[in-house]
Amino acid sequence: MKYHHREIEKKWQKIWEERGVFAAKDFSKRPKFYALIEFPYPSGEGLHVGHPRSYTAMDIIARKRRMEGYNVLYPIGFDSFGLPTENYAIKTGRPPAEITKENIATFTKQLKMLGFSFDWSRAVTTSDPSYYKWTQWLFLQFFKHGLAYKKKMAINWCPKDKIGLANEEVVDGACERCGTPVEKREKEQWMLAITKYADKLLEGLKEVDYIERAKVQQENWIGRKEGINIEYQVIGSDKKIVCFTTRPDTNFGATFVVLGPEYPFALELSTPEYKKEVKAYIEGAKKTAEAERLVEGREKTGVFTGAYCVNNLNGEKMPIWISDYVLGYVGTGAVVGVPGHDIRDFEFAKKFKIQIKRVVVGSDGDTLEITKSEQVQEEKGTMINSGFLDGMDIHAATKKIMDYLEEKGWGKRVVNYKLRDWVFSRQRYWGEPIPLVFCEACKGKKQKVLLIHGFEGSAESNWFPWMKQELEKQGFEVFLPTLPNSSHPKFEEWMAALEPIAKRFGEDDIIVGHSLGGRSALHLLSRLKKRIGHVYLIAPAVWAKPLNWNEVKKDPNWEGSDVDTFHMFHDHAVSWEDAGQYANSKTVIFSPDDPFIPTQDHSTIPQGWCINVFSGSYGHFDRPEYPELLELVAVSKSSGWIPLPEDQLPLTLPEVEKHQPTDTGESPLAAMTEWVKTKCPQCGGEARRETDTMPNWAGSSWYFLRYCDPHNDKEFTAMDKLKYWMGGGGSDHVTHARDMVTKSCGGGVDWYNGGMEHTVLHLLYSRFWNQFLYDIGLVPTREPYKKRTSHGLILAEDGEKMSKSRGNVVNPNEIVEKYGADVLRVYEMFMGPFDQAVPWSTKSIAGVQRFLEKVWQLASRLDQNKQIPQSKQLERLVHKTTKKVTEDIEAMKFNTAIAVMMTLMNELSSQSTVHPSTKAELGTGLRSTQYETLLQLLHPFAPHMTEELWERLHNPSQPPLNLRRGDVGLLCQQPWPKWNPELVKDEEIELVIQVNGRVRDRVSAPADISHDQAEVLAFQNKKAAKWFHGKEVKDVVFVKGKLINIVTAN
RNA sequence: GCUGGAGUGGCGGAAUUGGUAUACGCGCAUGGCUUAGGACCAUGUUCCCGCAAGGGAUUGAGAGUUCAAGUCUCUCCUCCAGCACCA
Repeated sequence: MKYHHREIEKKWQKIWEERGVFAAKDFSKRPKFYALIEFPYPSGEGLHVGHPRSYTAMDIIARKRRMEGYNVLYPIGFDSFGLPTENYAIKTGRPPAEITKENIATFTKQLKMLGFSFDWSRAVTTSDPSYYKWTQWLFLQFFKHGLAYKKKMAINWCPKDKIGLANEEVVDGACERCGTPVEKREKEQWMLAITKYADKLLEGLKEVDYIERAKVQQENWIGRKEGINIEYQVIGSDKKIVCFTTRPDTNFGATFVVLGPEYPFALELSTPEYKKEVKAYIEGAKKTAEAERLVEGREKTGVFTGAYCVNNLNGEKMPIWISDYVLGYVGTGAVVGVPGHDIRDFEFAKKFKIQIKRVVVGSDGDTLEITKSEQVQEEKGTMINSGFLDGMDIHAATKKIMDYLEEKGWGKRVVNYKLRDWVFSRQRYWGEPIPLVFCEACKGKKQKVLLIHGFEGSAESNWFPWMKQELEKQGFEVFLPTLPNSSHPKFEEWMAALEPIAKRFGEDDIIVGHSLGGRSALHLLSRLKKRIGHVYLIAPAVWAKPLNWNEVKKDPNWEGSDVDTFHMFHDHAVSWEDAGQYANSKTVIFSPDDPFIPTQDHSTIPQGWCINVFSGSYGHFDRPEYPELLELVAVSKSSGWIPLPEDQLPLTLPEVEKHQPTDTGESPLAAMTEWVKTKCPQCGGEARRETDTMPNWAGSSWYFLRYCDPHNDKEFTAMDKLKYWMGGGGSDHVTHARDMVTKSCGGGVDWYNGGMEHTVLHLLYSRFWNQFLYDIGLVPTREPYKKRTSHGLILAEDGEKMSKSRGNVVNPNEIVEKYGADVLRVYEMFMGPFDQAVPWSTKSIAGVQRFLEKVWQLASRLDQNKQIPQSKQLERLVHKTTKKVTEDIEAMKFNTAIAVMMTLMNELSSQSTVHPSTKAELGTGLRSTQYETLLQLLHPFAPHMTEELWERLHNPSQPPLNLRRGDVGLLCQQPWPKWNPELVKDEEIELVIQVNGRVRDRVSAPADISHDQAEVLAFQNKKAAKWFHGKEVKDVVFVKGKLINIVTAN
């Protein structure tokens, strides 16, 4: 009986597909399990051997989960927008859509050939308009919430690819893709404000189960640093220089200040005799490529400005220098030079002969002599030469000096991040068009803001006059009515005052309500039933406990009010949901120390309302100014960019003649004048479309959500399906109310495996999207992925990375053709530890092939006679193997799982061959139940062959192996085998006899042998006796079930 | 430079809380089958001494703790990954 992998693998792939056994069922009562792999980019090269490593691993887990009774979602799709396809299109002159279609067909064929248990009915393609309609829609949500903005900035420009790159895509100053050195270019770019989520992204890492390396990399990337901005007054000028530092404790050692060449008034403050030099230096620095500036160990350069500033701490004069080792975008773009304790400042001071002062001595008693600088990262030390800090530990000194500087008004504590906002524009063709149009008329239009004060308030109270003035400065038209009888408010009177104003508001306008004014804003929205732009409710009075009217009317505040007014203002009639549907963005702001609006009442706010907490002593916000709120409201200021209404989505990519990007940095879409010219969806006037497209990270930032509801054409996904597949504990708390205090929501994709190369970019971006969508109420969990693991790279046989240029690429097609999919799958799982890089070895495949071949051959040796005497040892081995395989799969230790199955197979095989003489009476000794267990355990690894063997064992139409009870269904639908804990333990063990810790003999003994019995065995042992004979026995150590150790003197 | 991780046969690699180092596979050797080769089967295979019995050494190097260390502690070396003129 020969195993023909070509026919058999095809046969089962067809049967699985026809019976739909891998289709995930929405809302099934069985527990759900969402297994995810990174969907491939369908390149022209086809599948790489690296793809099956990750896909097989999750396939094993998915198949095991199904056998364990789970309703499994194991989806697949294609991340099909992006550069390689576009570049290929330019080269060949063919449309990218066509190329993509072909590549996807190839990938699909190759993936199906490997027998992965994907639910193909849910496949998504990011470049498909039915998909990117929702990518565009989601982008608009960012836009409407002020998290997408356009900004002129120096971007990383790859002159070869003619594309702007995100910081994340620049490696060592060169383009990640092609290695060309990156240039700086000024360009208007769409940005996503990921920095606003820096803390949330950091915080979220605490609640997820990611491999440590991934967490560390994300933390590094976000790079949160607590420090202080210290001001230094420039002598003879009204200018101040602000320097960020994390080591203010060393500030008594500051001897100079360095400005980066980008510093705003660097040239301006230079004294006349130095101006020329300074100008030349700044201009030279601008020409220096970013990459060159960042080279480590580069000789410091710089120029003195002639100006000085004062160190407030000791009144000393510090010269102001300019140097390109200070980077414009780090901190404040200026650095205070502490050459005694910073290696770079030290090098600079050395070169320009600036004074070097030592202010910290280490605990190792080092001298004051400085040969090389101590690192910034010094962890302990004692302050000297530092006035009131002397003798303090550096950490205590840091705290004290910060307090002191803040108290004196010389500095302000700040948090700095390395993370910067995400450049979201690409000047390329093959990406999602950004669904915005620019309208000059709407840009000039004044946006209206309605400010509604609260109980006992007026147009003159609180921060309202200040806010009105500030907003007007920014070009808003502000309405701030003083509402009638604010100490004895009557509902209809207030509404009568507000309605005529709000009636004229449109989709671009803003309502801000404080306290009772916040509650009034909600009523206003519900009554008008008209869509407006943004609503901000500051400590809205909607949490007040229901009061008894008869009690209340005795309260002088309510004198003259009626029951209706009372109810409108103080019962819970107002509906958040109803009011919420009339605002594009809606935000609630509160302060934890507000005495009237307790924090814990936030659970009454439905999802969809963004909650902002301004912590600090804000109370109920009785303050003359409120800059935090102003900043928030000002985000809603229209820039003239108008979003396309939903019914105009998707904005599809027009067909273009040429896909070649231009040197001016405009996308090929810019040449489509007919397409660019359009009507403003807001005012109907002339407008032009945005011609930038989105980066290829866009589609992959939310694909795992789309899998939950891939064919929905009404929403990006339905909430109930998200709740089912992405939900965690399923508690109400998680799904329809939010509580800022709660850390864990425990939901998301149950297990996500992917490459280490995606732990910074893709993982961070998609977490950002998901957290944002959670905040605006569109997804049920804060974090998208509950568990994240990573596979190691497959290297070429020579230990190098596989690459076309090296010519060492292994093609999975050829392996499947020659050995079959099962062999490839098992080999990739067996080749080494899953999380480590392993070189490919074509020779080693033979071992796996032999193993599977032997499993196949074993079937023909099964005994027809059911009365086989039991081999207890074999039965125990089966249970042990079951336990080990079950546990190893969970720990992704696939290589050892396969090793124990090989051991079991060898044992089964020897059972059937060892006693040919006794075969007649005993049979082969191979029981079909034991063999079946092996097939079940092996099935997730080698699904095709085991499925075929299973059928031959059970199906009456498959002689001669029909041993059992007829058709019991597919193997992939059998329950996962269980083990008996009793049988996992050994009955007999090899007791190790040691003398002084060295093994001298091994004897077989019952597993539960006692110390005394073991001691008898040990002292009777002849081999051991040789070593302890004639010596004084000092001690005997017994380890139950393992060993006995005789310890002698000397 | 900083932060993680890792160094085990000829090779890929196994070893719960410290408790039989080298599982499993590759390769190799010997034998069987074969005209031959391949495939397959059997046996052996960490290294050194020895015909064998047996003994000794051994988890990057060196020290330490312990009855017992691949595993714990310290010093050093090498490799891999991430970060890096980030103030």
